[in-house]
Amino acid sequence: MENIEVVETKEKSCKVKINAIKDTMQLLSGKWKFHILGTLLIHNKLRFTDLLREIDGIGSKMLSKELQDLEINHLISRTVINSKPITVEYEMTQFGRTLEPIIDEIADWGISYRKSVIENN
Amino acid sequence: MENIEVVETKEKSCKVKINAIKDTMQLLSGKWKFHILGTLLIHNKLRFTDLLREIDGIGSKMLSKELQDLEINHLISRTVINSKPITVEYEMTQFGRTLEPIIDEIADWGISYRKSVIENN
DNA sequence: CAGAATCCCTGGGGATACTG
DNA sequence: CAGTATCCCCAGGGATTCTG
Repeated sequence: MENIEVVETKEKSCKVKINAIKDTMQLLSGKWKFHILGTLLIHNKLRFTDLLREIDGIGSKMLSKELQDLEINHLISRTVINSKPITVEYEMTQFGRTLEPIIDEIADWGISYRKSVIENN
Repeated sequence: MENIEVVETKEKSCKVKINAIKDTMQLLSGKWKFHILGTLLIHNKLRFTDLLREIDGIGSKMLSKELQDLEINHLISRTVINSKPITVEYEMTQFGRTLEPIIDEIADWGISYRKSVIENN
């Protein structure tokens, strides 16, 4: 039988976890964050136009905005290359790469989900 | 040096991964999905009002809608209890629990993120 | 208690055109 | 090429009230 302290401790750790989820999702909210991060994790380094082509459906406005969000939070880095037509490379920061387990879990889940949908038809 | 087939295979697996992310996020899009799932994973079984109280900031309309979304996709179950004032219990389905690794990763990341923010101040 | 209904409104986000 | 600027629209979502 649980005493009050144990219950309070459990309550507290719940809140911690929920708040942790809230914190993470704060950085990853938005329609395109996961797509961008996933794409950058796979390709390692991409230019603006590459991302535009790679991420199906996104427009330049949204891409630009989402990239800024991610950069502000130090999840990705932006490097301007001095080429004739100017070029910008985006890639995950070391910090950003700590998100890889999350992205991988999401991708893995999606793959088995699709399999299970196919099987049940 | 990579030959064309290898490159094509890599390209293909990229698309698969990106599409998998898209698939997963389709089910989990919306402002409150992760909070609800996290809360249900922790508490195992909760009534509507409990969720309303537990999830800070959500309103009954959004909660109701998000719960329906999750139920439609068989991630949670809805059970009506025949008590005097009617009562409804929500809990993760077995299928829904397969999302636990994702939720856990997100929570873990949020916890270390908060720690790193505190340390760097 | 569990929600549906109603009202309302901000901003997320799309399409297109423009610039350094 | 890498965005910014503009216009525009709707749906996501909040607050409140109502009902079985």
